[in-house]
Amino acid sequence: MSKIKENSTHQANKNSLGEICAEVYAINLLSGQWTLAICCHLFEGRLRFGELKKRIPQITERMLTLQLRKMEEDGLVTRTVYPEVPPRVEYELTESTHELKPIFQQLQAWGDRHKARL
Amino acid sequence: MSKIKENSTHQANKNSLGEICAEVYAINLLSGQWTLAICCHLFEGRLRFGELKKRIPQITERMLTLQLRKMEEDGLVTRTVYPEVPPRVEYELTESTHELKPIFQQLQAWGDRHKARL
DNA sequence: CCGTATCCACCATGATACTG
DNA sequence: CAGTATCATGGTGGATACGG
Repeated sequence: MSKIKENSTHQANKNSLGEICAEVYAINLLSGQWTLAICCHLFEGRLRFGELKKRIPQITERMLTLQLRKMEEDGLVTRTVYPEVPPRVEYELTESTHELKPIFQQLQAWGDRHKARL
Repeated sequence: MSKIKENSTHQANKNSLGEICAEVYAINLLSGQWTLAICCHLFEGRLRFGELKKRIPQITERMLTLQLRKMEEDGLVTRTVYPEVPPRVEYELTESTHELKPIFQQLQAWGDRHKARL
């Protein structure tokens, strides 16, 4: 269990900054390679595994699984399995994650402004 | 030149999301392993290379150099070399980066709330 | 003091094939 | 449909030593 360990990347920030720079925690959660892609699609509503795959064509099934599992572990998404045949699994953002939307929008605005200055 | 290429991580998000998820651009800039640590220390003011090193004890000189170069390339910091002996180099956040501070604070608040819910 | 150069290990990701 | 298993790889960062 827990092949996906604590996300080795960025650990050092936590240690080196402690309370001074706690937003590191947030960035750590969000900086998985596909995390934001998945979030963006789930902002619109719950989606099935296959639907996510269709919307993010470059992702492999393996990576989609791994990312979703990690996000579940991190409390970013909920996973609902319907005991049907054929199997159906739906993913949905948690309340917490929905609260990120306004922050994302500001970040996007900042990114646009910053890009324009370069 | 340019050993530090475009930060291979997260490229796929850009491609797969395009305009839909432009905040990926911002996260990409900020998700270097030491980027946030450096930002946090520079929020207080300009610092010399050695001062940064002292404040982030775990970082190696190599990584500090690489990160600062990348951040310079990305327009996040400015690097000022004083032609003195012994050499003196100071780093400072750009205007853009200073504008991130309120967003960081919200992110930190979100992180704290989220952590508390788990 | 402020870096570069070199070597190396590991982990995250990709590709492919298979399954309940 | 929604995954797992397995193998391969290369990028990213650590350690160490050296240089202007």
